[in-house]
Amino acid sequence: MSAKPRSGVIIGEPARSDADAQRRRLQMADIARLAGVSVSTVSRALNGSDLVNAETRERIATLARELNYSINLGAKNLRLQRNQTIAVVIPYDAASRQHITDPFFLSMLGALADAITDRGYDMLLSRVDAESLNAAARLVDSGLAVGVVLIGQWRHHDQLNALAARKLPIVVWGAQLPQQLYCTVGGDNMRGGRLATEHLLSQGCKRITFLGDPQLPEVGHRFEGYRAALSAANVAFRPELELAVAFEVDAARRALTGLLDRGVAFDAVLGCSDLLAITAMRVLRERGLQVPRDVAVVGYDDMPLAQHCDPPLSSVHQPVDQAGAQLVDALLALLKGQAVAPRTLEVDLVVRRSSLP
Amino acid sequence: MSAKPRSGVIIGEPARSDADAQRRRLQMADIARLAGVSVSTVSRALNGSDLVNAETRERIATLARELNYSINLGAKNLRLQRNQTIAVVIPYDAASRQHITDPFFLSMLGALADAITDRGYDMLLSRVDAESLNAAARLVDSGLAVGVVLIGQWRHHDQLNALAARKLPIVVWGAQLPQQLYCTVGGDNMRGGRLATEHLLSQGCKRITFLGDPQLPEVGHRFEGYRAALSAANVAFRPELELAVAFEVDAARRALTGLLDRGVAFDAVLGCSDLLAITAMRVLRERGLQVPRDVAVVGYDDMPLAQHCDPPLSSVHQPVDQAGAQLVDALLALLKGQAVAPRTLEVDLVVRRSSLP
DNA sequence: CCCTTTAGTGCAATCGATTGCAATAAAGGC
DNA sequence: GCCTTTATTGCAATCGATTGCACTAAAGGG
Repeated sequence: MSAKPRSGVIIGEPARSDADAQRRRLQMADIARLAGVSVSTVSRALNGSDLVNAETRERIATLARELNYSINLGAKNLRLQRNQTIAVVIPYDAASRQHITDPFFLSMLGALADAITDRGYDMLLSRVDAESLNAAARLVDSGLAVGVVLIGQWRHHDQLNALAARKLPIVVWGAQLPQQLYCTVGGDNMRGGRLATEHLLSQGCKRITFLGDPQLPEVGHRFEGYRAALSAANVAFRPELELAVAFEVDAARRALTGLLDRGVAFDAVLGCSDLLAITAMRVLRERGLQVPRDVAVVGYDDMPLAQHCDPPLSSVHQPVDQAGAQLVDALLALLKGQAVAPRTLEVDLVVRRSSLP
Repeated sequence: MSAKPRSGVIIGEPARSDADAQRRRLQMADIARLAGVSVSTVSRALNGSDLVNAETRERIATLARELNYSINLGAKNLRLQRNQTIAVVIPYDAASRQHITDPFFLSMLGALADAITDRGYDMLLSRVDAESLNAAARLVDSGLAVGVVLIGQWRHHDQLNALAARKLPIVVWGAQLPQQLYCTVGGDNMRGGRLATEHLLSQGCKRITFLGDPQLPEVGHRFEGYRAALSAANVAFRPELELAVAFEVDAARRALTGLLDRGVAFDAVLGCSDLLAITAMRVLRERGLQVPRDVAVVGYDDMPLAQHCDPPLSSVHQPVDQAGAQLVDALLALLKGQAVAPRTLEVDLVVRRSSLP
């Protein structure tokens, strides 16, 4: 590319139009020319260096402000070998390519956006195929982001370990597993499952249906809590009451309908998300069963909608705001080279009418 | 900064540790050295230029793949004066600094993420203070993003016009207003309001409460539709049935409670979001009124949760996926210098039990 | 009045890529 | 066997910023 001096007048070319002039981004060289100083001085002035005469500095700052100049962050970051972007990755199922519908995910997004912004970073939102998570590594390798916050551990434990082994700065929302190389932040799922189950037992329920797929790490822990509470109360675990469904409304509906059709008796449902629990309430009502009189229901996540359904849904509260902050802080610590242990956040049970006589 | 040659051995300095070596990002120069060619050749090879010998090209490509090298996008973009990032901005109220809780926003985020990714762009999610939207302009001025998709027109018409006047590439989800300089994509709010009202009238309702703040452009149009339907049916508009509340659960609850306390009679509620409608249903039930027998309720947005509440909520469906795609396409067209007219998307009424006898 | 110190500024290299042009070697034409 | 053409490759400028070092002029010291 042969360079023509920017400021020179080129004979034979039409004068730059107003629109063009407005369109071209202002750069430091422009400010420098207008202020009658060198680019170095402008750079130093705008960065508040006291190597520059206070008066000059002020003049340049004013000029920049008036012209609405703002520095090219790409160039700045390149020079400083710095980067202020954090990637938030939500794996998606390539087969269904569905939108995220679970309000929990979206709520988490909001919390992350705030946490990241508060710490002076930018947030790059990216969906990657769950089957090839190393696309997430690309985000970092290519310098687009400094690190990754991944929401949705699912069954990708091994892939995630591989990423961590590659020294990719990554923090995952999910459960802590044995042999884990990556850092997780997650709720205390054991406790959550236990609290919900204990509560249902204390209401006199004896046959509690567990709605959720224990193959998923987080749900697995909730299931453990469920079983622990049952045996502590000397209530037998009934395998027929374990409905291993993913976080999908339709699957939950089918599973529960099947259970009712088979005539299996139960007096409570523990749903592993509010969405699942609400679906359960609907199915039950359709079958002429009353909640909570005939069947008590408890959900998980405690999204705002839990308060607004009918009857209001008891639910295990996950501290989403805190989660966002902790995920980001963990990532930033990782980036500083610190070893970061997985963190577990407290959860509480919020009791509402859906599980009260 | 005095440069030390990267590849040279520096006496007196400890050898670079393994960790360091792994940490430093690979760059084109490294590949070039290992392949025994110049950086230019690597660049051309990786970009598939046929100026490079096919064999050499293959060798370089393989090497890069094996070493897991990926190009530094910042540097590339700087050189090419290009940028593949679209900013999605969600204004927030500085006073409350609350999370986005309305599922509609979040659903839109999902749609945008998909649309942007599909078109080969990256998505930068940013929340900016609603009072100083020109922070959004910074995102573009600083070269972080090529353009802005803003979700939440609210009352910022003038600010948005100012941004557009500044030639900021911006597309807004919202209503089309007179004297509008910026491009909007939005649902047909007039029609939505009309459809919902006509439906309620056809169910024999005569006193339909409008729940939503007509000062907000989109709600204003829905309100017009509501009034139009009323007069077409020769039903008098009753000012006391206009409850101007923002999209907040608490405000809606207060307004409706007040209405009931004042003993104002009504037989239907038209909520301007599903959240408002669901809140209405709850308040009504708490007051011993049955939905839909005593009061019919229709919502707006038709989020998934509308199907899952009890009774299932009739709602005006907004095509969120389409919206995401259209917003992005409109922005890309703007960037190509095309004039883009505001677009209005079709909406339909989905009738469910909440408004049927 | 000369020399050292200090304050303020500019030159030029640098970040990690792309690309026009020059250079080289091999191949083809006569 | 010499010159032109063609296929590859490398040099060096460039994108828009930052910053070490050199340089100039004014101030201070003796």
